[in-house]
Amino acid sequence: MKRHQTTILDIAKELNISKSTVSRALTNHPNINPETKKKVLELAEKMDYQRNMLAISLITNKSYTIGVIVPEFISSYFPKVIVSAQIEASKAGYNIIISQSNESYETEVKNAKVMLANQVDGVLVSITKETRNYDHLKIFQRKGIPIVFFNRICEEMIVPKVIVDDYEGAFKLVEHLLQTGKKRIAHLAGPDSLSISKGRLNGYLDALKKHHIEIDEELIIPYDLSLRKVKIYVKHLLGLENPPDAIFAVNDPTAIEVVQTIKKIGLRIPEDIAIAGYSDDYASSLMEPKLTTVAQPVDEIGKIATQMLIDQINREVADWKATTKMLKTKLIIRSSTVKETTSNPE
Amino acid sequence: MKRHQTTILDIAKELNISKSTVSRALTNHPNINPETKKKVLELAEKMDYQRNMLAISLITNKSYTIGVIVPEFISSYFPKVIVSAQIEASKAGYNIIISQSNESYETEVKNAKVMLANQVDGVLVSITKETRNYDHLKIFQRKGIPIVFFNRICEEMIVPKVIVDDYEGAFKLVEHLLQTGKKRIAHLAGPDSLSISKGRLNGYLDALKKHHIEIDEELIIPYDLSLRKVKIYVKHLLGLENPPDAIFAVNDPTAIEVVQTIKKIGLRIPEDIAIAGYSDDYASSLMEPKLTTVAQPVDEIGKIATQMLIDQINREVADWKATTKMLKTKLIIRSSTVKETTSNPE
DNA sequence: CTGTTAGCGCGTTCAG
DNA sequence: CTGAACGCGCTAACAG
Repeated sequence: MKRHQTTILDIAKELNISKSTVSRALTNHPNINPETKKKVLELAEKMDYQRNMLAISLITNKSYTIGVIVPEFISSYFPKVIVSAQIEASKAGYNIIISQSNESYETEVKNAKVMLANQVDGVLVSITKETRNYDHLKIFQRKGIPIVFFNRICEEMIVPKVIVDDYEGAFKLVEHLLQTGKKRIAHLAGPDSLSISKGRLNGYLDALKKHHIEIDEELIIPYDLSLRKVKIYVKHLLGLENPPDAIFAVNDPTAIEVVQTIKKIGLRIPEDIAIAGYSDDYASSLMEPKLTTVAQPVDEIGKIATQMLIDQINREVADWKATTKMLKTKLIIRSSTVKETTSNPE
Repeated sequence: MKRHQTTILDIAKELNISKSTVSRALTNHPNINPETKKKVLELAEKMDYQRNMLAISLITNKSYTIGVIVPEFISSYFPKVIVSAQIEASKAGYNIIISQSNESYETEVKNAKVMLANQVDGVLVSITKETRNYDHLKIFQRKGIPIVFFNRICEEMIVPKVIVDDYEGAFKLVEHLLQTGKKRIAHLAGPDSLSISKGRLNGYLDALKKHHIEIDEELIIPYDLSLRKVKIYVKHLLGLENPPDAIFAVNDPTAIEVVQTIKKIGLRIPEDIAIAGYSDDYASSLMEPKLTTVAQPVDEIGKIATQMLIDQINREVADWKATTKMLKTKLIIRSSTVKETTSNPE
């Protein structure tokens, strides 16, 4: 309940000098007697002195804390991005407060308020699948706290964003499916509140168009990312009069679920039906068959987003840039779409 | 650079009342005119007012923030525990600051200092594989900031701990291997600075003893959790004059690596060699063969650890308890040890 | 080089 | 029910 905090005052008393002198010693100020400084530092060490960042933040109006708001924590995607963000933030002397919203809009709003109350210097945000109103995020802008979106961005807010070329990734993936001889490619499309869903869907559509394949609306399933429903959709697709010979799922966890379902039904992958996902989840290369997918440069996403954010933090509000950085994806072909993977050298 | 913060003073000025009144309205104080309160709240909402937790924490000497220090973020284990901890903390009005140490002792020390400087009310800690000195953690105790260990605990510190029965889990697992007819079971043992390694190793040893299998030191490989080295160890084991017919790896990521290596070599799993891991990682049920492993109640670990921590926070230092809560594990038998998994109802 | 003073935003006395 | 005054731990601006 009651904490023992060593304060500057304690040190000053002990050494019988003024508080400011102690403060200067602790903050490598230029004007300070090296001997005094040494004495102070030694005593501070001995007394377990630790600067109270709260007080400093209160004065300087800077907390050296970055907030990270992500929709979930279960797939390997966000943890990876966060690790990279933390490393980058740490280099610049920033800490990170993380909160995950469990794909709930309400929780996201709450988390945003907490970040605000904790005086973060900036926020890195990826929205939930439910988020359609952005008032809670616009507050940051109004208060002059920079915000950078990554992956799941808010299109209507004019702020920096880090995304990958979802359109191109999906396009290449679908072209690959066509090249393996597939004709009827189904798509489990994500909610259209997410720009990633739209990008991937459009890549899918345009790839079909380019190859003069007629688009069959029946094969495009609107899907809200609830893994539980995957099984139903797969069965529905297979029950069609003219069933698909490939399924492109909007993300890897979904594709994995599709594979499990198909295997249970007893169809051969990829001969009877090919499966592909998006984002190269940790499990994708381990399962059987291995999942063909589109890899995102996760490390780079975390790093660049953090750099952009810190850049904004160091800028006057009037100087804020709203550049969108779009990174390239990489198609990873594995055995869920091609019978024999050419063994990659390791 | 410059933030626009709405303060109590701003609201007071606007409404032409005193700061204390505004403060009272904002903190549901008993003595306040309902009308004044309503006016204040409305204006606060309109002005995007958000309490400055830094100032409040400074005064009350409470930050309502819990620090979480974990060694890594890549396996699904820690993210899962953290999600559960965050949910539990949130119920009690606490926020979470997370830092991962990348299995580096140095980073862990730095992270601990950051937590301290940020005036966390308590910390949840799981140490790195390198940590052998605990001074950076003992500071918390000296300062009266409660600390609760989970999973990777520090044995010499007398504080609450949440662990699973690693001994029993390993014992059951090894017994299972013996029951499938395996006689020479190798073990990739973790660093003995980690109590989990010791528990699992002892479970392994005692299971063998119970079944009168002679212990062969050659089959026990000291291993520092660096996945890169797994391949070498596996090849070494297989090259023995009398090679093992089963490998029990100290954790799932390692076991997965073992499986990959064995598959590449061309041996049959489990006929030629059975593989088992520990912790039921996300990928374990998806890979081929599916991995036999020991599941930990991750949700419960995060929840109980957080509850214990908050309980300590609400106690006087003199009243601190140092109970160790040991949770049960569950053996999960899959196709990496038994040819045909009895299909579980789903 | 060092000491003194003010004040960051807010809750909490104490008077009215 | 409300207002004024104080101080949390610390830095910054000013004097010496």
